[in-house]
Amino acid sequence: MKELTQRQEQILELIKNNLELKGFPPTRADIANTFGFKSPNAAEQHLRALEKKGVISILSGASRGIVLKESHTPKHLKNNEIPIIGLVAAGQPMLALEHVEKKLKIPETMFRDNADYLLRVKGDSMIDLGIHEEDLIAVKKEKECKIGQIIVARVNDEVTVKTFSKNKEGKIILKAANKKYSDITLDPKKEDFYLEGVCLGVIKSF
Amino acid sequence: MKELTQRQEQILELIKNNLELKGFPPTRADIANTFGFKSPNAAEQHLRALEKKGVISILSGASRGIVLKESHTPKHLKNNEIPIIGLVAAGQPMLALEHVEKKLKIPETMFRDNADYLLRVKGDSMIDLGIHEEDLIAVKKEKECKIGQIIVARVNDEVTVKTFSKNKEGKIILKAANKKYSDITLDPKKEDFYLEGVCLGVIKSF
DNA sequence: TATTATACTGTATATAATTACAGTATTACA
DNA sequence: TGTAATACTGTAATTATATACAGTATAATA
Repeated sequence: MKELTQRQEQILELIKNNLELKGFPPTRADIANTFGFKSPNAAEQHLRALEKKGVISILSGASRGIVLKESHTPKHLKNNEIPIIGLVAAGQPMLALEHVEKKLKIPETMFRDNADYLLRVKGDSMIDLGIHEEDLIAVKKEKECKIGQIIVARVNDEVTVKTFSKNKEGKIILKAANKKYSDITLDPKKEDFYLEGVCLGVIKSF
Repeated sequence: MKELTQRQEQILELIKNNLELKGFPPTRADIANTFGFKSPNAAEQHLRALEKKGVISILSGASRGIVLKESHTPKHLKNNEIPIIGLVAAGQPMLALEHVEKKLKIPETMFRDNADYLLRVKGDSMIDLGIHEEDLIAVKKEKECKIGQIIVARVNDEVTVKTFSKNKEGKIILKAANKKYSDITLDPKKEDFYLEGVCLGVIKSF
């Protein structure tokens, strides 16, 4: 997608503002007025340019028929809900519908990255990091992770939350954040390991 | 506010759907079409009725000039951002603009009640409850609180987060959740106590 | 029992809004 | 050096839309 000119950015901003403040898109005349254009056609042509660049679409014939493309829709106008996942039974996929407690809309800026789901924590193995039973952890699906990251993984088909690490021989070590539990060293011959995702953060309710 | 009739509920639903799906309100003709009315005036009159009952307002002259009143705006269409408050200097009000780091939109259903602001935690006095330095606690302004609640309070003009309690004599006791700190018993003659709010939950980022 | 609210049809009109066409001028690009 | 993109003015036609006015019928309310 080509970059927008300064003017086009301004027009796009105006559209967003209009949506936010009034609840519907502006007309060509509205745009012309705010920018001082003497012809509504100036606005029309800017809209066409924006459409060409893929940031809006124009519904022909409809008044105020300006639709922001997904990627240009202000975050709070989107309904990007993610599911809250309860207990996951062994052998079942994470996002199986029967585990979804409900859905919650998480603002994009809340964690460092977009979460794919919230997992309700079972057990006390991570309490030293402030993760307690019944807390929700925000998880982003990943195929790889770095040492030191808190991860959600399957070990022998069971879902677990631990800190990821490796030993000198390159074996995976899963560390609990609780003195009661000792590290788990995974023997790739015997144990089955699958990374579900990394933990972006925690939501805790009192 | 009077109750809506079944038809009026349907019209209101249509408006919400239109906003959600298309991004702008419907025209009278749109409404008439979806319900099979043979006159746009039928739609017009329903809108007038809705306006009279206070659930929408109609901007005269503007096409699609239907605005949902605050209480009837779907949650995710609202931009109900709450501020993130950083370090609060002694003697300054909580919500003073200079402490606002940024704003974040919190879904209404995230905590048991709507939060008024997010406070960035300083110190380690509540770590046993999973509240660490730099975490955000969701705070609801309250004038009263119950024993056992985690509260945000001013003690001698300094902001502190503690668990609220009382002793046999009725004196306020503020308990830290960290063995390193002992309880603070407040002597109303010497010490100045002001409840800022109660803690609804914590948001923690890794 | 009169009045108001609800729930429409049907017609008509003013105005709101899109959108086509014809230009001018400047800058970017190839 | 020609072509396309940007950034507008100006005019005008067509269509989209709001909205007034005149009815009909039924249920709720005072």
